[in-house]
Amino acid sequence: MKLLDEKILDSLAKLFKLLSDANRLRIIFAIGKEKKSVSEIINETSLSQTLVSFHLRPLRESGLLATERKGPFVYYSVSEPGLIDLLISLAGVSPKGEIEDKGTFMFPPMRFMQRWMK
Amino acid sequence: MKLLDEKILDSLAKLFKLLSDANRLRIIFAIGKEKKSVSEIINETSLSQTLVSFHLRPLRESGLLATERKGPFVYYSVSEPGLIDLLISLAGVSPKGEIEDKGTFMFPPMRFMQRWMK
DNA sequence: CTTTTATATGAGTATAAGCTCATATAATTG
DNA sequence: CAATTATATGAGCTTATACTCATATAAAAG
Repeated sequence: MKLLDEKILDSLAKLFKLLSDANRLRIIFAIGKEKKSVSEIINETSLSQTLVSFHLRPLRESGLLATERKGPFVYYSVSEPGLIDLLISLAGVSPKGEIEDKGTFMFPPMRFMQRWMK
Repeated sequence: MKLLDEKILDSLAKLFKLLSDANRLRIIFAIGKEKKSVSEIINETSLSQTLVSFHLRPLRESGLLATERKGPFVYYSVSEPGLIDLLISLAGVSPKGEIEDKGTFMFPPMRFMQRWMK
C-alpha cells in the first residue's frame, strides 16, 4: 500500500532534473554499463574537460554515478544499471547503436517526442 | 540500426526537463489516465489556479498533454499513456496508491533515489 | 448585456542552471 | 623535488526556470 507522497515526487523530480540536460545524457550514455575514466568520457563526448567535470559532479553527488580511483584516473560508472536500460528504451536505441533486440523488453518510445526531432 | 544522435538526446533532455519539477509531476499524476478539468487538477493538487495554468502551458505546448474544451471547462489528458506507466513504475506506486500488482511489469525502482527520500 | 465562473497570459522577480576561465589538487614520471 | 598528466573546483557570467500578481479572454447564467 504505497502512497504517492511528497518525498517520492521530489525524488522523481530531482532524478529528472539530473537527466534534463543533453550533455549530461551524452556523458551517461558514454559511460553506459561500463566504467569509464574522465579522459575517455571527454574523448567520446567531445566536451571540454571542465564541462565534463562540471556535469560529473552533480551526477556523482546525487549518487547516480559511482567513482573509483585507479592511479591518476578516476573511473565513473552508473550506480543503477537499470537507469541505462531505461534511457536506452526511451531513446529507442540499442546499447551499441545497432538493431534493436526484439527479445528484450523496451518501453514503447514516447511518440510525442518525435515532434521535437526536427 | 538506430544511432544515438543529437536529436534523440535533445528530445530526451527536453522530456526530462518537462518532468523535472515536483508540481508538474503532481499535475501529471493527478491527471493520470483520465481527462481532468483544470478545476479538478487545482482541487486535487492544492496548487493555485495560476500556478496550475502556468505549468499546464509547457506541458500542453510540448504535446505531452492534450486538451479538449467542453463548455467552460478545459479537459487535459496525458497524450502518451505509456508515460503514466513509466512514472508509476519509477515512483514505485500503483495507479491508485494501493498495493502493487505483481502481475504487471514494473521497472525496478531506482534504488539510489532513496537517499533523497528523507 | 451584465455578471459570474473557468481558464489563460504578460510582466516582474528571485533563484537556479549551464557554461567558461583560471587555478587547485592528486597521482606519476623523470 | 620538479615537471607532467589527470581531474576537480571556485568565481563570474548569461540565460532559463518557477512563481506570483494583475489582468485578459471564453463560455454560461441571469
